[in-house]
Amino acid sequence: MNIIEKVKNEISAEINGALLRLKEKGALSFNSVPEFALEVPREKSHGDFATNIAMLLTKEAKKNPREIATLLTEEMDSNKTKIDSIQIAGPGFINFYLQEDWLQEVIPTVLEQVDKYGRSNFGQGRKVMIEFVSANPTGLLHMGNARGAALGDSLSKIMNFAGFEVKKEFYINDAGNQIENFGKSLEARYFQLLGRDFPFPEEGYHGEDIKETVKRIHEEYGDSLENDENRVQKLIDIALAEKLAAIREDLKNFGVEYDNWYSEKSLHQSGMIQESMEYLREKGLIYENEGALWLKTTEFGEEKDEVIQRSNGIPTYFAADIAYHKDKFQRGFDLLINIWGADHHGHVARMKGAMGAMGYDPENLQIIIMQLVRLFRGKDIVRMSKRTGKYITLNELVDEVGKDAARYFFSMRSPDSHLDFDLDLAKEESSDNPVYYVQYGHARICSIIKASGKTTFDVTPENLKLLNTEEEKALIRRIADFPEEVRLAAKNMEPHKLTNYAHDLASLFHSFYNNCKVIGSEADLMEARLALVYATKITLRNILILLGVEAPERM
RNA sequence: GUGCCUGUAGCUCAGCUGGAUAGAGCAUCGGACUUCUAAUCCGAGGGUCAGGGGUUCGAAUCCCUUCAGGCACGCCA
Repeated sequence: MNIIEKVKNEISAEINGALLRLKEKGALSFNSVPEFALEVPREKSHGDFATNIAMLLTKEAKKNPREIATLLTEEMDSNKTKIDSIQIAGPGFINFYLQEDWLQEVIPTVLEQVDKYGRSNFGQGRKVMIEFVSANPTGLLHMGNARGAALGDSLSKIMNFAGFEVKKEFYINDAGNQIENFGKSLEARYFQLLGRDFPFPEEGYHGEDIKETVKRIHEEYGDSLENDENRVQKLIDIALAEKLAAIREDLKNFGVEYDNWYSEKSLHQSGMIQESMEYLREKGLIYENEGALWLKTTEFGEEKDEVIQRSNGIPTYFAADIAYHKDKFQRGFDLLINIWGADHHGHVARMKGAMGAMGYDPENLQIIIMQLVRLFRGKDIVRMSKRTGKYITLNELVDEVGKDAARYFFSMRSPDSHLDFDLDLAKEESSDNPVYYVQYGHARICSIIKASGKTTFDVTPENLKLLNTEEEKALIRRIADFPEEVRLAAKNMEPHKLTNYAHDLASLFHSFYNNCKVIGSEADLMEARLALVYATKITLRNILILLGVEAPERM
């Protein structure tokens, strides 16, 4: 348990106890103690922790909040906690001021736990699968995929750190209509390469990259495919393998590696789709109309039913998705998280409904919808066109701005927010660029440590007492927050909480740096400050690892 | 037309499971380098939290409504 949690537990236990004693005495009447907030107030002068309990009890107790607060605080036994003094303020807040030394344990804890500092058992080993990117293997990865990759990978690291057992999976859309189209496009390009006048399919893939793919195929296979009956399938197989290898490589360069790559085609071949459709049919949720099979999605609140098998006998992607997610649950995952682009949000409710129909708790399928990415160069928007296949790829992005900046930028914003990605800003090596700000903090620390000539750090409680400037106390206080920040980011599935925290922590360090000299101060103080600096380094490094960003020793 | 996301400082965004005086970065203005890295720090100005109504002791946060932008509404995925 971390220090903040410990202190909070002590205080809330004592609040509970005191309230129950008051009830017994007949001094205060209420049914049960309501769930109350015990939080760190924004305003420093409002103490180390504050609670709203008195305000919550007004109705039941029929007393005004300040009166309740007075009763409560007089009943509380401060000896059981680290409380130094209590104040009643504002409309009825109770502010707790802790003894000066309450944060003494922070630095020794960090120094002891090192790369484990911030870990918790919040997830209790719950098995989680995060499926993300899952881009069509018919092209290269674009900005939306990149955002999903950064989010998914960081979230998996964060949840793992918070005590979940997380696996990452990429769903390969290697079946269905788009693959047929892909095949037709390849065929057309192949024939065009052979100098034949072959029409390009209406819904085909116009990207330049598939021309190159076909060129490579031609270099290897020559004209041999021209009269091959299985020409289209062969072209597809070769091209898909190549595309997937490229996707895998690009993601790897972005710091993202998967535990598993799952083929949609295998779902079709294994009979799993038929199996789950059979299950739904038995439940009376499937009917036939105009040769197609429909799932009664209206039964779970949708506006209309959905086709689950086309009249040509081929299941739709929806059918495949149902089977796929059933398979995820059957593989033993307790919680499934999918990261989808906003253009798929219409699919969310019916997927959850379908999972309910399949006998699973829809709550155990969580879908993070992320809004779209707009690319800018300074003030100018960089247009993307799917039709002509012209867009900036993940690979080009990493080449241009670097992995660290790209990952940090994508992780900086809430998935709900439409992201404006400024290429010029991301590659700027200046204070405008938040990723450098945080990394620079880490590098500065490394520089101090190097100058100290020390490799191990140790402090005595006496020395720790010397850390009493505002900058030092604020820094320690914020380091202490780290485990809770990780827990919250995991709980809410919001990596951007950690980038905010990283920036905040780096800022407090930079302030400390400018106000407190480490090397050259008096021996005991220097030792204490070195320990603080080292604890900061550990914390910063752990955050950056979770974000998939390097923690440089020098810059 | 229906559904989802968004609307907070000049710009980009936090804050949204209701709490005290709404925050950060950038931009603007003014200061700090004989120094452990100035890729830094300190200070100042800057707000109708899109508009309106409601619930509450208390609303940026919850509900209703209007407006604006994005996305989705296919026997595509």
